[in-house]
Amino acid sequence: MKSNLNDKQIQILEVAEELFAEKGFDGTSIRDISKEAKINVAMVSYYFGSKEKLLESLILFKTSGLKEQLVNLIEENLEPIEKINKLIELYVNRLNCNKGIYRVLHFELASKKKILELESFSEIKKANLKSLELIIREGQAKGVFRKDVIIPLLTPTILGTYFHFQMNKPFFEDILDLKTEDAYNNYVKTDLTKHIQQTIKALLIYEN
Amino acid sequence: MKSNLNDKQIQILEVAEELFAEKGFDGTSIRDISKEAKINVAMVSYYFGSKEKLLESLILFKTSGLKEQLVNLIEENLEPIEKINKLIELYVNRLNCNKGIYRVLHFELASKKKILELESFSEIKKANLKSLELIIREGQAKGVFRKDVIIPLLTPTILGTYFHFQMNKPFFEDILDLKTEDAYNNYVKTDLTKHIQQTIKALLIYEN
DNA sequence: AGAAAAATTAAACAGTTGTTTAATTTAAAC
DNA sequence: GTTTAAATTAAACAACTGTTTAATTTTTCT
Repeated sequence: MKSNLNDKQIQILEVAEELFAEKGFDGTSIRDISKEAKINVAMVSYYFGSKEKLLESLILFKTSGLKEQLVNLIEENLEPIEKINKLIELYVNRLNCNKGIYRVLHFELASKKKILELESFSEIKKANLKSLELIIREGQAKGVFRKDVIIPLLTPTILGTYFHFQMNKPFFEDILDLKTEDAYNNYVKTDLTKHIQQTIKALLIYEN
Repeated sequence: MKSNLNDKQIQILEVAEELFAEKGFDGTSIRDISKEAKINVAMVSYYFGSKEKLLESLILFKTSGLKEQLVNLIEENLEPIEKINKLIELYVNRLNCNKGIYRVLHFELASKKKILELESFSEIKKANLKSLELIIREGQAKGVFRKDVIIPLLTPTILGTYFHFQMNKPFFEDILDLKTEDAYNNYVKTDLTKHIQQTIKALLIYEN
């Protein structure tokens, strides 16, 4: 399934992502987007129908391909714990690369009921959870993971840790002394990723 | 330090909390609040000065007393791991009791730069982190906690897990089959809390 | 009771919001 | 080259935004 989007539409989505990430969905007006993208206000409605549908298109556009990446990961010939580590790395990377999609995904999606109730998003989440479950079950079968793990609660810990860190960026910039944008992004890619990996590993393996 | 707020102001804050939690800060108008609270629109400006200052008052009002609770906890005669468990329970409880303050705290605060940069909020966070650090250091001194823990990253895991779970309420209601409000809240208070406690315990104790 | 302060109101303010319209320009098809 | 379709535009739409004003009511104090 290809994206059906022409260059202009993609350009609008890129700008929208940037502004949504910066000021939130409600905090960003169509005029803000059109000004930044140097197009006419009417073009957004013309191409996407409405502001809500623009958000919908943005999410679908930015999450496309994730499922395939996960399936590929599962089929790799790796130890379960290595798969988990790679999965975490994959999540962090995807969220970190797209300017600020995490904010839209994490928050706006959860509040806009109409959009959340749209099947496609629930389906994406369920598919992701299914992939995670496959890896865990494999590890349990091999006897390396605990059997009493509540799998659906792993996602909140993986993504929640990342999101909370990003949400409080100014605070962590301050206390961790991450002065430049590069230093911050580097910290996310190395230390934060490792922290999440250690956390999940400890949770999966440690016997209480 | 008492709260300086009269009954009417508190009533406005309660309504504001409810609506901010439901529709976000930008998604809630002063008229929404005044209608729900059955007061005149001008009263919000009259009492709080502006919408932003209303949010500021709300946060300060709802976070008051937290620091004392944490200090009391630290001074209790408990094993370090028990203190950590109690701290997690305390956080979850406070967040869970106040209708939806978590949403405001977690998200709106992080985006409204002017408000975030206000010293009071940064101070609250730093004080909380300090309390956590005290407990961890105690556990390390007693030899029960690992020495290479990155303490500032524990908060994102504790709170992030909780927030992410709440943010995706409809999703988890669905996959965990939590049909009623009571069932959901009960799950948070028992299973989710336990999950977070186990996670942090594993991370603090498990040797890689 | 009467004066001063506080609380409450309806109305207006000047912008902004998402969306639609109808006219015009550009591109594609024949 | 003409016709048909797609893209783009400025302007208008009505509804909503946060905030202020000035007038009125209620409460507090003496």
